[in-house]
Amino acid sequence: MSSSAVLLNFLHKNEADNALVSISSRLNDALPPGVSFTDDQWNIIDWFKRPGNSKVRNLDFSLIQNQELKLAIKTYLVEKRLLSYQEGNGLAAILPPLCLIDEALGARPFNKITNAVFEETQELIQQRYNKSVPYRMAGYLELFGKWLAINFGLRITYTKKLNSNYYHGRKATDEDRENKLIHPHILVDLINANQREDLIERDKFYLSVFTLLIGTGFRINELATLPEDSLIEEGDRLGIRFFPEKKPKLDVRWIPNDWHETVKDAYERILRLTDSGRTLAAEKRKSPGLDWTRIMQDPDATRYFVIEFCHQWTSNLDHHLLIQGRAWFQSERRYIDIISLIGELGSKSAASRLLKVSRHTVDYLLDCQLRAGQGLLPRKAQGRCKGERTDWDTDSRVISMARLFEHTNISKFTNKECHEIAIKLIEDARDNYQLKGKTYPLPESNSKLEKQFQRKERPIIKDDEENAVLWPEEALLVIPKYSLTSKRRTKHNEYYFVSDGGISRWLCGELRSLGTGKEEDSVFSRLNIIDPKTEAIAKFTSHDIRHWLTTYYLEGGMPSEQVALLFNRSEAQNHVYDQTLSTTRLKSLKNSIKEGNAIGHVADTYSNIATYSRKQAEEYLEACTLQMNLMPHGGCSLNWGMESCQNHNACFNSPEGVCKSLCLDLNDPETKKEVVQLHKEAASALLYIPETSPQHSHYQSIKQNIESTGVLNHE
DNA sequence: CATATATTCTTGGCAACCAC
DNA sequence: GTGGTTGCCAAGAATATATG
Repeated sequence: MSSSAVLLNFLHKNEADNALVSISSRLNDALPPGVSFTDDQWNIIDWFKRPGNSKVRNLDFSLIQNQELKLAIKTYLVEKRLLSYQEGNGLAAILPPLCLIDEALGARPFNKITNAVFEETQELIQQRYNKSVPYRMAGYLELFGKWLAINFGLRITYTKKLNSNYYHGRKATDEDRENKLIHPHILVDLINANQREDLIERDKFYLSVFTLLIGTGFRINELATLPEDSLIEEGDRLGIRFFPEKKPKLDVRWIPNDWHETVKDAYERILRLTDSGRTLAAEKRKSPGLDWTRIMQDPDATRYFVIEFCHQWTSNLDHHLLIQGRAWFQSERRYIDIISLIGELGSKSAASRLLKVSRHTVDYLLDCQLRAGQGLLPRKAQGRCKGERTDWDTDSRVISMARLFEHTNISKFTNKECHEIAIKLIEDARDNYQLKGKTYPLPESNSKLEKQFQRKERPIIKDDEENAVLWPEEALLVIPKYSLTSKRRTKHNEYYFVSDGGISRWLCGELRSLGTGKEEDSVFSRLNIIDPKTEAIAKFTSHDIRHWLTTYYLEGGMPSEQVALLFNRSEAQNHVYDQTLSTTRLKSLKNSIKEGNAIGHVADTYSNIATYSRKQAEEYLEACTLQMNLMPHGGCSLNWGMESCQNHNACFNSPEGVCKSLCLDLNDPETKKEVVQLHKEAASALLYIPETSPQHSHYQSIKQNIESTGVLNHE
């Protein structure tokens, strides 16, 4: 049965909703290329927007025993792809929890799936996974349940019963992260390492790449997929253009002034190191050639394309062995007219000196040229040209397995059968054709094979509709293969695209090589970069940089909206960073109170208590700040949940002057900015409001009360 | 602020590679 | 051709973030 018939049959048998039935042929068309509804392995790599160097990403349905459930899950996934362009990554994440439904279902039939089955599945999820995963997986489960209910009339009303707060409370995570906030010294050490003279190639390259990350806080794949022309200079602004992930708004990340030079240096180094990679990628795309790795796994393809190679090789004039009036000079890989050369120079000795070879070799070349004139192949060089030559491996004109490997850029066959086929063909081409001056015949043209085994150049970034957004030759991080390792020879006819994995392996090292100091070790270990907090070898991941940079900006006084904008987060996301800002501000407010750099009732009481008991003062501070509400111009210690503000939020105009509940942090630039603004507004109001108006005295006292705090004069 | 979706991080293991 | 080494892919686990 055909793929679409299998789907339709399943839908009809289970009385699927008409809406679903009506799009069944579109669903079938939306399958990945070459995949059918009956297949259990779906290679969905084409559904990835940034596949990196991957060529395969399988969805494995083979573990699902219940055939109808399996079809339902397949349909569900394709529908998501078809109707909402969902990306491969996301779809791959949905499958594992849905497979567990099958386990919970056991031998029961598809149409007996009930809430109980979903509850059992949730149990399984909880048993198998840790931390925040079960909650999220149960979410996938719930959605699938709703979909089954709508499309198949099954009575599933399952909603996830897991407690989200416990597992993914943002506050808890923030605190965890706060603890492992990267120590600035580590980053300084890394940046400075750029200047070291003893760096291996790998470190030279990745340190530069990493410098861009520190300056920008990109997601790792945003960094990996930067375009070549990403650096932007506008006046005294420096930015990096990039392709954002996750529903983007901006596509330029501006760099703080302090880092302009460092980032520019790093960028230029990267350009230099990747230039040949881009040239290579451009050539490859102009003429992609054949995918020999795949060919050499397939006997038919091996036969066809090796024959084609034999034909090309033997029909090439440069490979003809019998050229009149010339001798083949192997060490320089060129033909020479040795007879004329000897004539011009006067002697064989002179010729041998000029060619920098022995006189014997000159004799040999002479013999070759004379024989060629009679249509005979060269003899053995050894033994004064007495013996007939039987081995041609060292003649670079003659076809051999070595020539095939060079041509295909493959170093060996992994498939034995294919290997033997190739050896037979090559020997035949050599003995029966090339050495006899004949051209190997072309195979009967097979356009299906030709098409099937073409190399397919993939874009580095695709959009929703799978159109190319960025090609390898337009990317920044493209290098010749193996050019960053000393253990392998660089392949100058193959390129490698630096992806998230490459960066992450450089940063964190290979598990098996940690602590060895070798090329595979983590960069911190190799460069001996120590974390001052733990005094051990430093360690962090690329994403930690994002958090560090956010904190860096916030603590440096940048408003949260700007930070959100800088990191390309939507306006609605601001509250997340308000939270970060709150904890950060509260922490610095507490510090200011302790250090005597705060103004207000809370600060005064704290220092009063502190004169006789430091401990009690701390406890008082803790209690007050627990309910501290942060406002733009300062913190309010009033418990807004329990009491209402008597001053109608006019903190600077209460009967007692400045409100007792207000606490001003003199060290916080945002606070100062806000207070200055309030003062300015009051002053200008006084200019326009007549003195007789009650409003006048209101603004008068605000102005005076603000001045009385001393915030305006504080540096 | 919960929900839905989109990424990153970690690990095992295959096979390409090198040196003898 | 063999034995050890190394590159890095593929899959799965876990986390980050956009949105209504």
